[in-house]
Amino acid sequence: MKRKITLKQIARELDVSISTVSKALRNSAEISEDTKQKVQAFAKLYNYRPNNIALSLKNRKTNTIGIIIPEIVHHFFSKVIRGVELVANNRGYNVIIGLSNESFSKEVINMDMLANGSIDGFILSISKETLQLQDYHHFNETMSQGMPIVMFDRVVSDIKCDKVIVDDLNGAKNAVKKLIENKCKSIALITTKDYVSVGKLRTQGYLEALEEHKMTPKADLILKIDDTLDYKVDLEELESEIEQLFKSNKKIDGVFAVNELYALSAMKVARKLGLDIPNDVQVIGFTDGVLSKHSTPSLTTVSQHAQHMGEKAADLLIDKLENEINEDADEEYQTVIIATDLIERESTK
Amino acid sequence: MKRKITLKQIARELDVSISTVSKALRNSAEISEDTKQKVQAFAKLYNYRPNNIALSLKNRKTNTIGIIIPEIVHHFFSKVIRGVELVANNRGYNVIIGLSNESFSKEVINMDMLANGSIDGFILSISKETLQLQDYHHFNETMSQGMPIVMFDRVVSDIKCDKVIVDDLNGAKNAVKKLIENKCKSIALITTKDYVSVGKLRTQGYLEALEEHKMTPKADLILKIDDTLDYKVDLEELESEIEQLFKSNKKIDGVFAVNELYALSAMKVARKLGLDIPNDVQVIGFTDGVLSKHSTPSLTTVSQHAQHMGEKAADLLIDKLENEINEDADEEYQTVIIATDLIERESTK
DNA sequence: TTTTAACACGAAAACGTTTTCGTGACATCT
DNA sequence: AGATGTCACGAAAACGTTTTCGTGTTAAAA
Repeated sequence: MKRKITLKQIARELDVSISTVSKALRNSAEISEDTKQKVQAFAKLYNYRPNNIALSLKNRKTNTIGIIIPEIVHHFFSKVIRGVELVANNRGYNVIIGLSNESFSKEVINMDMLANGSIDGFILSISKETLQLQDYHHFNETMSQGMPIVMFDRVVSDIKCDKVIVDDLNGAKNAVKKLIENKCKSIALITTKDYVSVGKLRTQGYLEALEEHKMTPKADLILKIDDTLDYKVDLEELESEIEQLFKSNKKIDGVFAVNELYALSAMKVARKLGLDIPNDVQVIGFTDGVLSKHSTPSLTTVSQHAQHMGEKAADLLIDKLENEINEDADEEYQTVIIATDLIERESTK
Repeated sequence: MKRKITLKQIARELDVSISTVSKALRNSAEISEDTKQKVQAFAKLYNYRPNNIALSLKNRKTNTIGIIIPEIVHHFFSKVIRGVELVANNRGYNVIIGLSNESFSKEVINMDMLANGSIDGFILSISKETLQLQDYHHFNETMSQGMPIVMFDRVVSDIKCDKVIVDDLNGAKNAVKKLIENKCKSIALITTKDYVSVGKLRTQGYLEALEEHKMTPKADLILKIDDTLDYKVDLEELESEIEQLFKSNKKIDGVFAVNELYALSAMKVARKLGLDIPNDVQVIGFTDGVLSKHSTPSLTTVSQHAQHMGEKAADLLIDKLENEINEDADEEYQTVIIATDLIERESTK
């Protein structure tokens, strides 16, 4: 049950000063070869490692970044984390994680808990409740204290900071175009309420695709789900809403859904109503999830490249952190847009 | 771009000493009401927060725990994280995350990176490569430096530390018993090589269940997959191995698989061979994944209560951390066993 | 008036580093 | 021999806290 060894202990043991030990370990030219050898050997023997906390305090730099996400049991977000962790580790940073559970207050508390010196900067995706309340004071306060933020996926234009987003508009547009090319005449959209920024953009993509092909969007083909707390809305209700959609629009032959759950539910309902996929109805979902790959039939998706988003966000943040040291007043914020890919599987022709 | 305000700055501004400010903020009786009010008001105005790093250094306690897992894009592990984060946050701890990617060296590097004072203790699940190499020096070194470790799920008896495991043996046993009760006469097992501790235990459960029902295990009904790197073994090969299993044992009417991927692949192959689930073949998987719930037919599973495991592990670790302060020499290690539940869905009768 | 006690505050140490600066002991150059 | 330089090391400050201890001032007690 020994504690970790410190410079002070080595110094005492070897009967030299703390400074000498420190310099010897960092191979300073100030120290004689003899002493260096002696100190280094001793340090190695006792497996000395500089205490990171002390370094953080001295350098006013923790080499740790915080990531706040709404949910972790989720393929998109866990892939983002994987990306963040990957580049963070490569560039010598640790990653501390906070879950908001889509709750405004947990988001605030989490940020407070970290913004007191524990980390150098944030990577985050805004919770649904925050988006709904449109209360962004915690982001602004954090940034005004000199702590950079990089937002990804769920972003908001009111906040000026670096951002990494997926090309929601074009991704959706291309997906819907695909359906149109595949001869779908009556394409339904299953989306979220407009306060979810990505939902709004995907809806817009849907509309633009129709427009470009001179198809008139019909309001009753658009189902906007109020998922105040996603995944908690019980499946039953979701499915019955979708069933309603199908029943009041018998001619639906294509569905574009903005997330995996909606897409799969649509397929389930369609099957239940005796519709064949992809022959009667074709379905595309905007998702990176695994369910899509393993469902029967497997789902054609718009891939979001989640891991790449995480990597990009981490690079952006660390770049900012390291440049901040050299030059300041570099108040240019970037928004990186990640292109999507259409991954065709069995749910389309 | 102002930095965070410190005690020193407040002291200078209010023309008192640092100690006075500190005491005033902590409501010490030593300080007069007047000064307290003045200091507290000022601190509130400038949104003063004690710097966590400085506190960590002073108290030799970071209030941060590290969690090292083999993979994060995985329902089991992400649920565990959710559990850890939940109780950690409730008890005032942060969570720093490290991914080993099933690699021994990344596991070592990750632990090294954190064991230098950044955290107070570890929660971890051992990587497959480490299990294979049976090289556990990094765990022992870490613990010998006074840093506690709690292992979960993938544990190893060579290491003396707190552990949280799922009741793999009985979980598997009950699942297989269920198949037997459902009149299965020829039950196949799809498992991993034995160096994966949980795979081994689940295999043992399978055998014990058969034994209790006087059924003789047949070697050619047991398929041990060598997933040196799970999920990277391409699906094709996995499926062909399973197909082989079915073809050389036409009478298989039950399958017990030790993870989600194997179970789903078995269902896929069975369907491909014209077998109906659950009428011709019944399938149970040892998994907590979502695929099971959404597959067609949905998969009967042995639930591992991943989130609960995470919560338990965090509680165990924090208990140890906080008791260490009061009483020491409490060298009793606990192993918590989490009971499993059989969640019956459509893949069994 | 002198002693004592309460009060309100400041100085300083400690946590573990790194780094700047100062200095004593030599050796080298005129 | 005196001036100068090099070498090898130590003292101390700084990062931001908390806490122990000491101390000057004032009011109460003797």
